[in-house]
Amino acid sequence: MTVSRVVSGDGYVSEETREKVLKAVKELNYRRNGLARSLKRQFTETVGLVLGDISNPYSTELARAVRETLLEQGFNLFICISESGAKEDVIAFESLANHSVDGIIVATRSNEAGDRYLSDLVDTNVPVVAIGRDLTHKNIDFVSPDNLKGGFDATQHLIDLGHKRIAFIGANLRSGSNLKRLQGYIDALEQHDIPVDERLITGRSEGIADEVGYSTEEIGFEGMKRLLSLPDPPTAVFARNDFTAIGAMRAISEAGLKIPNDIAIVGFDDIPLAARMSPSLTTVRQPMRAEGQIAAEMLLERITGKANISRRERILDCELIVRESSGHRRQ
Amino acid sequence: MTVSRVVSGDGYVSEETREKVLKAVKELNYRRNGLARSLKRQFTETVGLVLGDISNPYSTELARAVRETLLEQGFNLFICISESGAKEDVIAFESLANHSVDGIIVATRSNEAGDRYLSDLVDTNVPVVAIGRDLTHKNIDFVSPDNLKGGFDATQHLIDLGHKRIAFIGANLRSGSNLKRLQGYIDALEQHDIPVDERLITGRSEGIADEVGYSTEEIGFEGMKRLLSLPDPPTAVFARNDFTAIGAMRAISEAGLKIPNDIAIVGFDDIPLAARMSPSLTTVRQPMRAEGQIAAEMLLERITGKANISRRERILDCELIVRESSGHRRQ
DNA sequence: TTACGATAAGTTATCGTTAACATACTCTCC
DNA sequence: GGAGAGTATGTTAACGATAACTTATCGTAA
Repeated sequence: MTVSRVVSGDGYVSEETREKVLKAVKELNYRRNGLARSLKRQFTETVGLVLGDISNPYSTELARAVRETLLEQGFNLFICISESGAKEDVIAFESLANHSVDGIIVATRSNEAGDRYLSDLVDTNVPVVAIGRDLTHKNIDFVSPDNLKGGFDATQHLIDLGHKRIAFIGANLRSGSNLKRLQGYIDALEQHDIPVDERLITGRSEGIADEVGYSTEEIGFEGMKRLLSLPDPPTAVFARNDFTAIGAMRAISEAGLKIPNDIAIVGFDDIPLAARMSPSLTTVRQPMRAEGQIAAEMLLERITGKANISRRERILDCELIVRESSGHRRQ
Repeated sequence: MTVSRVVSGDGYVSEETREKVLKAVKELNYRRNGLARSLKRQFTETVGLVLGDISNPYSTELARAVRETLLEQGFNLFICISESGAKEDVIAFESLANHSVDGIIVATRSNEAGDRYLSDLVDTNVPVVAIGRDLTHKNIDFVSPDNLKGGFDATQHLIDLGHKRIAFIGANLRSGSNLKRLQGYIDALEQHDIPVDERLITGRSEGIADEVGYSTEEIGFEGMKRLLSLPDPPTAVFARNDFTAIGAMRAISEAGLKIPNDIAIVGFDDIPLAARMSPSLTTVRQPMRAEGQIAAEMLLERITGKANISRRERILDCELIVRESSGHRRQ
């Protein structure tokens, strides 16, 4: 007990004893066992963050913002990667739960088994906040960019530039955020009385791995090739995210066409690469840092929290960043 | 005890009892407490990875390789970020140690307090493997790209193209891997009887934050500006890494000079962005995946290991990727 | 003098598991 | 019918810390 008092530095210990203990600690190479400590104390001051595609700058910015916010409050962050769907989601949640983290922030895409496991966790009083994950539960907070408005703005921008045949690349009915971007695209078209042409909305092509998040560039490439083979190809493209847009740009170049003269293109996210592309990519900027910070704050409120807070939602504004790839107004 | 047997799924339990237990588990929302379990069992099947700059694709590729290798053996991975030096290193190591991970892979730059803490951990039998971290300890394995040869090859390439005034950007005497790259640069010059000009070796400029790993682009930008202001500026530049090279390229462009005609440039790492730059960046490719995989394998051997293995070192070959930014041979 | 608070250290029970051992029953085979 | 193996469950004692309580000493204010 006296050792405990010395090591944790509170309670009464005489200077003399403290020194003896510290000496013994050094000699015996003693380290306090964190498991036993946490077991007794019932908290770990640690939070878990589950990320999908860690190669995406979107994820890493998010992680940095989350971490900074937690660190201010003395909480540590463990990041788990879940690259390919439900099974890995569950593994990640499970391992975080096994280490008794005080709360979890999830930023992977929704899937049935993962959602079920999360619900169970929440039911055993583990605080959870979801970022962009389409998961409705009465005790899970939700932070997301305004994908609907973002999709709308991107499309509106292309319409304003005089385009009528505007394609959407990378539709994925299972992904909630993506669905919203697609919905924004459709809303914008309808508002301007432009008919929605199903053939201009490309989804995943069958040959490409389904669950893997990071190969979206390939999806863009394949999708664009398909669009270019249409009898009446689009003059503009809105891609679900920047990687998809970049893949589409490659397909356009390889077809010998010019961006933005032949085809204008808009992406989503504003990853650092977007500004450096040639031509630079017009895109919708997500407030990644804000998302991370708000999610962390919400989680901390739940952890240190007074009673059960019920579900809160925060939808954050996105900003259209106009660059070269969308070009100038057409006649 | 019977519950334990049911939940962990080994030992004799009758079908009838098992079902009763599972029913109760569901009803009571029971979850096995991982802390208590690990406390008793003395292992967690979890490994910690400490990364510096998580925004750098180098780190994320590493993390993915590490994770894949661990997952095959049923180990989980927790990633900790340590962005700015010793204090955060120690926090990361400490929080991993507190959660009793079975081993730690460190990929941050060396610093005194961090190294000391790591040594202490190793002395309490926590297996540790260092990636690119200049840390010599009899029980810490070491994996690294061949920075010396990489630096040599990059410089040799510029010499072969006919350059005599070749600068080095981003010298940082504290970083071991960087030092090796610089040494390779010096070796190459000396081997070709080109005098080493101190003014052509730029270090960190004083105004820039010291410890932060990810602002190397700024270092490249500032360093290049300084080089351009010399009475006799270089005709070629070798940058410590691709971000630094990209910063230098920006400075060159802003000065109205052309790459590679006025100044040739070579980077290090081969991040995805390198190939997409305009002009595309000649660089030295690091075998990031191999580094991660080998480090994970070494760690697993230590964890599941028979007796004390003593320090092993693996230096991996790099590959010069010639692109546009180094240009053609000069007269 | 008494009493009370501050200081210092020890005792006990507990956090939630599981390894190891103990007990009991059933079956099979010689 | 008894030995031995296989099945099913229960008991005990850790794992290593700490919260809460107890005991003891000392100084000092009433």
